[in-house]
Amino acid sequence: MPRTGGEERRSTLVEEAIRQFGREGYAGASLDDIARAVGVRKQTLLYYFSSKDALLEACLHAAGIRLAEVIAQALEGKEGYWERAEAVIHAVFGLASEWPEFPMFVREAGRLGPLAFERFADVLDPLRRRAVEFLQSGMDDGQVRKQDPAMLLFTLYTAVVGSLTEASVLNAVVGADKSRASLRRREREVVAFVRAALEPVPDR
Amino acid sequence: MPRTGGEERRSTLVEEAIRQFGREGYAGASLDDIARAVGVRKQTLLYYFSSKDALLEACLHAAGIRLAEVIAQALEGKEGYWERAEAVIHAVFGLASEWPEFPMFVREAGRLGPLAFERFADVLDPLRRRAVEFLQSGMDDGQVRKQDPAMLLFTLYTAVVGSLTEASVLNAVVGADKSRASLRRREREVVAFVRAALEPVPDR
DNA sequence: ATCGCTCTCTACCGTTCGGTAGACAACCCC
DNA sequence: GGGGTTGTCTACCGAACGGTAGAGAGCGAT
Repeated sequence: MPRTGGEERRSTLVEEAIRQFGREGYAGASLDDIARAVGVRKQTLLYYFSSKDALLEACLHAAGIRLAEVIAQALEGKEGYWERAEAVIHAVFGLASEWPEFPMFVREAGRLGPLAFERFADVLDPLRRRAVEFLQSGMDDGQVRKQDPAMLLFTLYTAVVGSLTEASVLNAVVGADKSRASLRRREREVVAFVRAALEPVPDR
Repeated sequence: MPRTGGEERRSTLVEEAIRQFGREGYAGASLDDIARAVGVRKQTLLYYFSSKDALLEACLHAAGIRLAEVIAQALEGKEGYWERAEAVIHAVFGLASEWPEFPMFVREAGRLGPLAFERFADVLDPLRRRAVEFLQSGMDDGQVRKQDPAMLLFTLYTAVVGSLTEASVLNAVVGADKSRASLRRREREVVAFVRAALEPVPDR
């Protein structure tokens, strides 16, 4: 009975679905649970999204847009190579800090196959191209070690996402807690790792 | 009717379960499908493993043992720092090449929470300790850039596993195929990345 | 020959899941 | 104030799932 109105309910459902798809996986999350967490019946959810698959697509699209916004905003006004690279990493870690299930959902999107992942990645394609050009120009300038820029971007992606999603592994290997401080520490570690991997080798 | 005998059937079921848990996720894989893929009824599977959870535990244990074997064998007779590090990466990539769902299953194990992951990681704990000592001694000798060795191991883990499991991402970012050649290329890329990240910085 | 053990099967149960049908209430417009 | 639209609900369905009960086939030992 308490009517919340169309678009707001829609986006609330998508956000909750991203949380649960990320935490439980697509197959493991149920429409009942997602709806209940929003304070609504499953049939109301199905009023907005005609099927579980349609809900997933909406989540993929929304996640892509959200990440693109966050990264684009982080890049505003940044000029230097390291400034820009670190700003992106910092922005992604910030998003993960306030929305821990977000990187989990992104990883789940990759797991669901190329078709699902494209829905997410399509929105990010302009940024992807900018990143590749950025890395390429860094190599041309001698600020970045020469290598395949696309492959390098992929490796950077896995390092960041892995660091944000493999909490169980982190716990087993390092014995880390889940606090904010631990997340910041991981961010510093990733930045240092990436920086070391990018820097050109002066000798040897 | 065709009796295959106890232990062999048991391990066949575990291998198939690892495949399907890795491909579909724990929640997404069904006992019916796993049993059918082995050519047997679900109730036969439940004769060997009293529940889905018990089957998962057997898979986690078996996966841990398998990976420990593969790594230990790869280390035999290797002496140099890079020789040993690269041998481990090469061994893991080799395992992933002949059993693509294996790294997927490992990642799924991490997703299922610390309790599940411990079942897998417990077997690997001696190797984990050796790796940390190895990295620490490398730092003491000046062959590896100084940093927290446990955290470094975690970052290396995410780089390797990510590179082996994020096929959809790789496809979206690089446009890569799934061929053997592509896998070898990724291995070279990971080795180069890790090596660059490990090397001590001579200046700057 | 038969007893007992190992292994695999058919049959079935209760629950949960994604999805459908349709009643009904609130709101807007005229 | 009646009609259409939008949003939320109750009730229900068929399929799939994890798991139980129990029959029976093959086989080795006595």
